[in-house]
Amino acid sequence: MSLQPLPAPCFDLEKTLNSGQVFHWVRQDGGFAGAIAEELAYIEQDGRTLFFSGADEHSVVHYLALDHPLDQILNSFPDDPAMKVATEYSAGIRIIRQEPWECLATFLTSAMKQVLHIRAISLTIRQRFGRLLRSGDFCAFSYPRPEVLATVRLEQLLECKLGFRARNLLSAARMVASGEIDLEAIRKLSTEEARRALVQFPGVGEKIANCVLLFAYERLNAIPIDVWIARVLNEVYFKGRQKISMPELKIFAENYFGSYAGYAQQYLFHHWRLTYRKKG
DNA sequence: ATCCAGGATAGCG
DNA sequence: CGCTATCATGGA
Repeated sequence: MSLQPLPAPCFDLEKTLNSGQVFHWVRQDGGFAGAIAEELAYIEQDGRTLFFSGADEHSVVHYLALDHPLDQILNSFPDDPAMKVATEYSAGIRIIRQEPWECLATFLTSAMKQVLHIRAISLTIRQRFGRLLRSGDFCAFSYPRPEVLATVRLEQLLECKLGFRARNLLSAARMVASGEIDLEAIRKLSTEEARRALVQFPGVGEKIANCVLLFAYERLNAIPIDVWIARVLNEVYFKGRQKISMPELKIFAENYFGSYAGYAQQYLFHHWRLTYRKKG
């Protein structure tokens, strides 16, 4: 299959796809095969150029957020040592644009799971309930639509090793499929209204809601605070002090990291997750 | 073996 | 509000 070139400065495909925002891309032939919503795509990178096949160009550009103003985003980061190191380490990561249901469902299964296992669960659910997309030597599975998951039995989800998250995923699928909550309508809401809508799903609290706001609804100031970000804040920005409550951490983070707090968070997350060792 | 993982939630003082 | 136990499962 012929590969189509695409200029992609200030972009790192491997880091972006493996930074814990999306979990289903599979290495193949020096690149990655996966699904962009219901479209099969194969993408590889050579320096400042991407080569892709399957999906159309607009889908790839939009999904990978190649139109984001990276210079402006990087300039918005606070000027401190931890941020500087993370920015170098995570250079080229972009906050990609995921389909809302697929993003919500994936992060519903992320509670108290390591990135590796979130990935395993995502791939299993896709293989068992999604659509097989095939073209030439490449194939991938789409994430099952809510209408599909709404009809599966709880036991089938438990077989995917979801544990206590199975009930939440099933409930969410039914709430979307029935029209009780309209994920496309949420796109038009203010960030605060959207957050209030998202936490109506069982199993979705402020952290997962912020993941969906950031990774699916383009709210680049939304900042999910997980165990890693809390660790960064406590060990870097509140070193020496004690007892910083979660509400205080949130207020600090939103103010300190600014209008692209979600981006800053993703750079810190990627850096710390891959370099952190307990003894320094 | 013991602890922890991109949390949420109910129950408690 | 702030703290804690609990919820499955697997990797380190």
